Amino acid sequence: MSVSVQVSPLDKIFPSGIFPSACPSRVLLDHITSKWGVLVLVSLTGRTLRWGELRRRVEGISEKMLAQTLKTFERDGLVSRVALPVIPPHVEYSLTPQGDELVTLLHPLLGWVAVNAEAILGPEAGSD
Amino acid sequence: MSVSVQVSPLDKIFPSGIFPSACPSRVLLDHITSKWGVLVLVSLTGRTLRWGELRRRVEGISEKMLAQTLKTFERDGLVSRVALPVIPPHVEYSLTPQGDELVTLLHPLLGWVAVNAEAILGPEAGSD
DNA sequence: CTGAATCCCCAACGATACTG
DNA sequence: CAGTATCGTTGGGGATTCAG
Repeated sequence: MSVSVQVSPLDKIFPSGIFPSACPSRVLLDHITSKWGVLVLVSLTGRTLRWGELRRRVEGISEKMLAQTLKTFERDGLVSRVALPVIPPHVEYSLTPQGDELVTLLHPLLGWVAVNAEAILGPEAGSD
Repeated sequence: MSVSVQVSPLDKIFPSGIFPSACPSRVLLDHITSKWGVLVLVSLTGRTLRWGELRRRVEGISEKMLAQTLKTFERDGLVSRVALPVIPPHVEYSLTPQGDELVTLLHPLLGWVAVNAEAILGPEAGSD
C-alpha cells in the first residue's frame, strides 16, 4: 500500500528559512514531538481505545503523562474523548479527522524509524 | 510536487501493537523528536550549512543544544560533519543519504503542521 | 569562528496515594 | 475504571566562560 502525499514546499511557507520561534507552528510541533506525543497518536490509528488499553499499549507511560498528553491533543482537536456516563466509568479515545490526517503522515516516519533503527544504532543499542 | 512513500503497515512490524520500550526504534525516535531534532534536520534539507548559519536558522536554539543535537545525529549517521582545517575554523554540516531519506518524510509533516497550526490553536496562540 | 566545559535552575517527569 | 493531587527527583536545557 502506498499513499501520495502533497509535499508543501516549506520555503514557500517560510521564505525566511525555518519556523520562527513562538509561532503557532512551533507550539503544535512541540505538542506532537513531545515525549509521548507520537506514540499516543499512532496508537490510536484506526481504532478507538479506552484509557486502560491506551496505557498498556504505550509501554512505559505514566498516568500523569498519559492524561497530560491526551488533554493537550484534545485541546488541539486531534483526539476526541467520549465518556460514557456509567459505573464504572468508561471513556473512549479516538482520532478526530484532523488527527487522522496527521497520523497518516506519521506512519511513513515510524516505518522508516523501525526499519533503520537497528542499522543505525546497532543491534545492541539501548542507551543514548 | 508529490512523492509516493511506502507505508509500512506498522502492525506488520510490531504485531504487539506499539514500539516496545527500550528498543532501538524508541531511541532513534527520541533523538528525532527531541526538542530541536526536527528543526535541525529540516534546516539542512538540500543544503550544507555552517555552524553559525545553522544557529541563526534554528531560531532560539542555544549553542549547547545545537552541539548536542548535531553530535547525536552525527553518531546516528544522519548528519555529516566536515571540518576544514583553517583558521578561523570552518565547519560544514549536511545530511547523509539516510538523513535525506528521513527529512523527505519529515517535510509533509511540517507542511501539515504549518497549514493547520493556526486553525487548530487559533491565530492568537503562543502559550501551551 | 567553532565548540568544549562549567554552573545552575526550572519544569518535566515518575511514583504514590486518593476520589468520583 | 478513569482519572486528579501531591510530592520528590532529575536531567534537560540556558547562560556563561574558556580554549583551539
